[in-house]
Amino acid sequence: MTTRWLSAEEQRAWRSYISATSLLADAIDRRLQAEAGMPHLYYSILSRLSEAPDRRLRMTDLAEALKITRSRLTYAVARLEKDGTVGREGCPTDRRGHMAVLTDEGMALLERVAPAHVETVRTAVFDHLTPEQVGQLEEICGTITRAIQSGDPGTPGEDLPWRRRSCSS
Amino acid sequence: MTTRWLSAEEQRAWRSYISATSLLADAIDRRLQAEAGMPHLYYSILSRLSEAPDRRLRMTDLAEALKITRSRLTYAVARLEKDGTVGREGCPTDRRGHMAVLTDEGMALLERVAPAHVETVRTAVFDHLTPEQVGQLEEICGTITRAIQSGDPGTPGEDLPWRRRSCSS
DNA sequence: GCGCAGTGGTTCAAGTTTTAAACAATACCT
DNA sequence: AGGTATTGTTTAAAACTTGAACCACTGCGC
Repeated sequence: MTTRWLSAEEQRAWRSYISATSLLADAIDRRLQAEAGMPHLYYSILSRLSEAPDRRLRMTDLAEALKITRSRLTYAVARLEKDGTVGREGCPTDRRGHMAVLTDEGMALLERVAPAHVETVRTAVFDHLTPEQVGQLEEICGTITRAIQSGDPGTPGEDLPWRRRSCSS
Repeated sequence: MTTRWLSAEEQRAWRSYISATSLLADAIDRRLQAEAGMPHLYYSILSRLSEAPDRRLRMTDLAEALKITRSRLTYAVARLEKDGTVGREGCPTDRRGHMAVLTDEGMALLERVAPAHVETVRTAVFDHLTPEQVGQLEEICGTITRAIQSGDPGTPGEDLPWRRRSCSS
């Protein structure tokens, strides 16, 4: 099978995507690091917990929601626990399980930091998009998410003959 | 000034964006790690160089193109040099400067790996988007990029009263 | 020409994060 | 019971990032 290269339009969109996501991730991380002393992922953990019933979630559910490995989550929660923003409890119904619980201190941190974070997201993104574009963004990102999750990793391997095209960043 | 929280639609779009970018970055990194033994950023360096006149670029220009710090680039190029895919040369016109140069070996690696990478991007993204959506994606990402680059980091600070809303991940 | 601010790029030290593999404990199924 | 699958942690190693300090050079004003 010959390689299905990106068209010129796709190429442009892709480059644009790479720039935007890279810049945005950096901007958010920097801001959050300054305001809350933690990177975006850690903030997301607190945020998810704050919305969960009883401010607590099973580790696996949390990892699932954030699309990260359990190992990574364990590490992150360990740090948050040291910070005092998250606690750990055994799960009553499944003794293997553990719940991460947002502490009052964690909630307070979130309340203090959230406005700044929202402002970052707003000034970097939503202030400049029309309502239609917001809908388009959700639609496109949802499509990407589903495509990846329905596992569809593209056929591996297949060393193909080179035909001078862009290598898609 | 009171916090301008995200609307429900913005909230959904944002969550969707977070999931998609996180999953996509992971998928690309995993694939590239398997095929080329390097993460996406490093591949991007090779790719950019392959498109540059004479397969070479000034370090600063490369850092600029990839939106990363010079320090980070120095580290990355050092590794690529160790791998043999990139070389370093002094800049003829400015003796402070250095050029990163794609070696034949680097080019060969790129040629070997590009099809798999393009396939990843395609199956995760472009295979599922309409041409209109490709245009929308470019437009939206371009807007975000410009918003961030025109510095506009949102007013820092401002501890605001909490009104139970989502903390935007 | 000289001094000096600015640029290009690297180095260094420190810390953070990530990964993969192995592991213990428990649940579930038959 | 017994085997398998989950849950979540641990461990050790490696990879990466950061920020500050730093050197070499340029280019400008005087």
